[in-house]
Amino acid sequence: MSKQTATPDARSKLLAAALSMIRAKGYSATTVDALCAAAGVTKGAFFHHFKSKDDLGVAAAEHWSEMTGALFAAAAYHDHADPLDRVLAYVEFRKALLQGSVPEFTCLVGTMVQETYESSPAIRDACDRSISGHAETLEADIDAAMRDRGLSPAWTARSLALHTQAVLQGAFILAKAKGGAAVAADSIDHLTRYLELLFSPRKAERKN
Amino acid sequence: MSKQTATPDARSKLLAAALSMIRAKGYSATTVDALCAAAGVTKGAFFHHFKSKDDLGVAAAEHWSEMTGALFAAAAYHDHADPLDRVLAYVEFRKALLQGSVPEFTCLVGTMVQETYESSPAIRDACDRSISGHAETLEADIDAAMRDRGLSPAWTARSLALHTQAVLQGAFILAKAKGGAAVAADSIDHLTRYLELLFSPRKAERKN
DNA sequence: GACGACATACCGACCAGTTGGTATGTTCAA
DNA sequence: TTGAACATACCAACTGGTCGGTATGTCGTC
Repeated sequence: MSKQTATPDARSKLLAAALSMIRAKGYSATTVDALCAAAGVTKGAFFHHFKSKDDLGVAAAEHWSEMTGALFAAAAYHDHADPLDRVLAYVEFRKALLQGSVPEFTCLVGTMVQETYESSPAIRDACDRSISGHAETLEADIDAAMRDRGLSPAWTARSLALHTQAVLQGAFILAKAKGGAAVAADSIDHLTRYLELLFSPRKAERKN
Repeated sequence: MSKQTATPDARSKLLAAALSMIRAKGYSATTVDALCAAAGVTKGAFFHHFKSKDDLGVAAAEHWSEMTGALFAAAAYHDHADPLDRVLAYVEFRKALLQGSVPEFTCLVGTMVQETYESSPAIRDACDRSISGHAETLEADIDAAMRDRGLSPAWTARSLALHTQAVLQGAFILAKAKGGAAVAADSIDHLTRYLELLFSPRKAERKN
């Protein structure tokens, strides 16, 4: 039995604190001191595990990818037999995740990349890997749905997968601006409608 | 003739510097000192015109609203006779604006609200006013297009107007993550396709 | 001579990062 | 079986520099 139970180590506590604090205040406004206080560790522990604040940023993005990757891999939307149903259920699942306060349901890497895309290539790359890697998990289902229905449209499965992520990221921004999830849910509904229209059987006869 | 020509005053120079610097580095990472240096004024001038950094943030959002408001009010997409054509031309116009480097075509208030929605209600409200006010300029055209085609869908003109902004904001995040405008253009293409499908004559027969 | 528009000089708090140290293993040869 | 050598994990105190903000002065205009 591992010693993972009881008290998690300093690194895990710092990463957990980083996930919530960066989503609430942003990356720049999250100071190393505040992070250590929230995690209940000292600054020495911080710089023992991370060689710089940016290094933590990269680790936080990778940790985020692992956490969300596990969440989505275990989700029930994969169970549908029809690939289009899987895609639609994925979007529905994303909508169902809009629970709690705004910083609780918004995306770490979407927030972080906005502040770091010019100043820290390492963090930007980590955020890109997180978003693009997640989008790739949709690509196969989208592609299968296209072939299922004999579509050969002007758009690609990849671009549609990335578009779903754009809608979600934009929905988060609107939720932050308006202080609630309602506007995000509305936008996700529009995304669902788009997917239904795109794959509607009637569309097979014309190129999109 | 106003004295606006030749040397703009310190306030204008600070706002102009804020627009570009906040878009490039984010709000928190934009320091008052750096802003003053970029604008070529002293710190005394800064705190003469703005009572705090947050006060500048609010003023920057309002300045952004004025600048972009004038840009869109003067744009040619309003010239189309058909309201749906105006909406589609608006989206096309947004796509055409994806020129230059990433910080040059991305949105100030979308960037800023991510960092300030919890810490500064005044800035968040100013960003919300900017986004929502801009969305409202689309609402009348969307509403007219709906009535034109006899649509009475489950969605509202307002929610669709806000959805266009969500797609644009999300497209900017992806552009930042990937370091280029191409992915944003693809997402805007999907938005255009959604609008065309929504307002396609064949859709009149069924409730969406 | 009063007032708006700045400039200069400065402050205390806070910033990321460093230092020197302690406690607790783990490894491996005598 | 022991103990020297080394590694890991963490801590308290500190450093030099930067932060947002202030206090006070100067200059031109009405």
